[in-house]
Amino acid sequence: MDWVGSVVGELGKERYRITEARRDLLHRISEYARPFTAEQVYADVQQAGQSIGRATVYRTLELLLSRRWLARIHREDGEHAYVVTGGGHEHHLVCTSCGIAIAFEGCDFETMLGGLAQRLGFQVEGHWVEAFGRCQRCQRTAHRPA
Amino acid sequence: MDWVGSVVGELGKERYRITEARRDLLHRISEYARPFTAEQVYADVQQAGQSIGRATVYRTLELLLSRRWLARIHREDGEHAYVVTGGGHEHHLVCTSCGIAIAFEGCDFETMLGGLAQRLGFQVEGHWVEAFGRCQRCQRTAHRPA
DNA sequence: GTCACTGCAAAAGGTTTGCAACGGA
DNA sequence: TCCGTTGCAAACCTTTTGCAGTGAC
Repeated sequence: MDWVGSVVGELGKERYRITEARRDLLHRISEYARPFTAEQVYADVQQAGQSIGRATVYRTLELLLSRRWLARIHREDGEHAYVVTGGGHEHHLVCTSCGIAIAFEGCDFETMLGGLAQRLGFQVEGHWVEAFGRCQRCQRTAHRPA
Repeated sequence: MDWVGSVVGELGKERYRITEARRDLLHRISEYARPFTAEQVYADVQQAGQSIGRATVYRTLELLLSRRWLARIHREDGEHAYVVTGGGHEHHLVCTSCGIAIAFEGCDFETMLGGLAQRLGFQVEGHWVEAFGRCQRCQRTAHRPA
């Protein structure tokens, strides 16, 4: 709700139109507890009987991504998944068992990278950091992943 | 040459057959100065008049990746690119201007991640780190990317 | 001689695009 | 009213798969 409100306000400010399709998608997206894919959103929308086209889903995700309201997670197989963000730069610890993503700030990583880049004469413009593993809950639930 | 030799030796040890297609692909791959894609390899092979199927290219890359002789780089758009490695775990600084990739060891990153994971009760199984920017040479060549 | 490996072609899957109609500001 | 946005369907592109033939060991 907070997130939807922020995004709507922000988009409005930038002269983007707040259409019904966008509003529906925002609400739906805000309810995902873990990373979701474009196809998943589309399937959910269809199942709910809303007539939002596949292209619109993709275009909306792209828009939100470019405004940093979503972050993209890259899975091993190259499939894209998205998570809502606070509009800032976050990294994620993704649980390979239940799929949940825990966001974390860069901590010392940016500093480390800066030092390294300086030694190499590299001018850093951006970076990705993602970690995979098992969240606390899944470790307790079962010792081997499903 | 060194790389090809190492890989051939290693594959032989593991009872993989050293076929003509594999040998050709290894040589070709070893000559790329920067990250390359599967389609690029296939196109180059075709252009050189060698009759190696697309599936073989993909299967060979997959094999090399699983043996850690190649590392996979994930680009912004999700496209896969590959770089040869020394067989170890490396991260890369990728130049957004010329595409060249500079490998670096994890440095303190793994340690930082370990500490973070411990605080969150997360059991880390793997991670990706990739940085984008401009290499020293491209900074000198032009102040704005092409 | 065996069976891992190959090329081909077709299929799968995810994503993008062209276009006419629609609707928010 | 205007033009940003949408749904549809088709196109695209990368990657995977099935299969019969080939060739490394």
